[in-house]
Amino acid sequence: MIEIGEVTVPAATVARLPYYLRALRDLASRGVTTTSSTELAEASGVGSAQLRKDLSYLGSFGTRGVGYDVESLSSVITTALGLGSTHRLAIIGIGNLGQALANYSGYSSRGFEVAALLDVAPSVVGTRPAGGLVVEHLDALEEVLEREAVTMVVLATPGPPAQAVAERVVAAGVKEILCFAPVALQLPDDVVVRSVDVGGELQILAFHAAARAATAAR
Amino acid sequence: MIEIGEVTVPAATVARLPYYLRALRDLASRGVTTTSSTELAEASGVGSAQLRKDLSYLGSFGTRGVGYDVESLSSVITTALGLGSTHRLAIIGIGNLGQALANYSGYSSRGFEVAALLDVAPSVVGTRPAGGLVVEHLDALEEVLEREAVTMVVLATPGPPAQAVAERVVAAGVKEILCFAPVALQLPDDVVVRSVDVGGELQILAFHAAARAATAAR
DNA sequence: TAGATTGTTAATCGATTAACAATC
DNA sequence: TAGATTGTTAATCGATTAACAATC
Repeated sequence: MIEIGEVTVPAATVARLPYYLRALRDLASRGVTTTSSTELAEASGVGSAQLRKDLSYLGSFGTRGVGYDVESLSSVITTALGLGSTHRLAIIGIGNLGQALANYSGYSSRGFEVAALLDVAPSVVGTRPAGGLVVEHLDALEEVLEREAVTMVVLATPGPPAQAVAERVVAAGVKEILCFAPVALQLPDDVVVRSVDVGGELQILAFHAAARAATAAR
Repeated sequence: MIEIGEVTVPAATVARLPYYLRALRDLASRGVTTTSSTELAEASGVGSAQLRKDLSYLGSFGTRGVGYDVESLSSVITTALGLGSTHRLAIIGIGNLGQALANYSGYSSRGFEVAALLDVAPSVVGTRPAGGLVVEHLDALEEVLEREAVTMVVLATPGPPAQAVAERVVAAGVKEILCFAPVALQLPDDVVVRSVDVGGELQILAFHAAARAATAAR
């Protein structure tokens, strides 16, 4: 459960809010102005009861017998997700993945802005992989985070340095981290870490493939 | 719950097995041969009771009073995850992200092999972004999947074409998909889709940041 | 009014945690 | 044997689902 202002929202619900927002924007772009929990749930890949329950944690935004106004529900979720103000990101580790993340174009439409790129490799520091920003040296981490008023860090370093870098990030006051390094970061409880592990996802698929094969064999 | 052979493993447990495997390999690489549920759990970022419970679904592999043999537990999990045989991947969509995924070096150590790269852009088809493989045209999807005996697909296309491409992939017999496109794929129930949504992860972090700010303000 | 759809309640289900007997 | 640590049971907790009264 996560408290925000007066309300408390289950973590599982928070994790689904981005899906709803994405589906709403998609509906809006197709000219749909009103939707139902059934339609929106299908577009989000969840059940309609789940959707209504999730929205009920944020308040009551629909009209019985009618449905939801796409535009206003969209802005309710945008506000709940804290996307009203822009979040400034630093990407640390400008390898293959870091470069791809730096080049990703969807940030601004989602309320984010890449404010800094950092790495340690002499071959990368000083270059402009995404056209705009220059990669700065990790030595200047604290200075850069403060200068650019960074509030979130994307950690795309290899595994071994990740823990030490994360500790410096936290010491500099940034408490929201998206981690691509394949390690379990040990950080204070008030720091929020979301981890993306591509290799792990593939392994989970492999488990399902093995389960499929084992079941088919019987 | 997921059945595999005689056993049934909760989905939440399956999702943690990669963490345990990663931690075990890390311990092994540091020369540790025996570990305890406490040590392994800490390295994996979970509680020790959770770890023991999770392992209990697979069987009983420790020695009371002693702990677990790192090497043998590692191979138990490797087998459970179906990593005994190599899984052949096709990456579809060779943009920024697809290139980064193609260049990622950790596949072989984790039991995967990139067998094909596909795209539609004339500027990309025919090039060799990862040094080895040539990007083939999506028109030849079915042929390529069969020729290379692909068993899993990594979908790194933009959102709009993702659904149609996924349907072709499934029709060609591939039922394990890792999707990076920001859409909720509508596919038959026996197809397993894992989705990675970087934008969504950032939005979840933004929610936590907003919750932090709201709580601090009171 | 009749039909449709929300918001909420209550029941079910699954996951986590703590505690401890078994046992090395 | 004494100490340590597993594997499992039982209790708790959180999440999902179904059903329906409220109401537009």
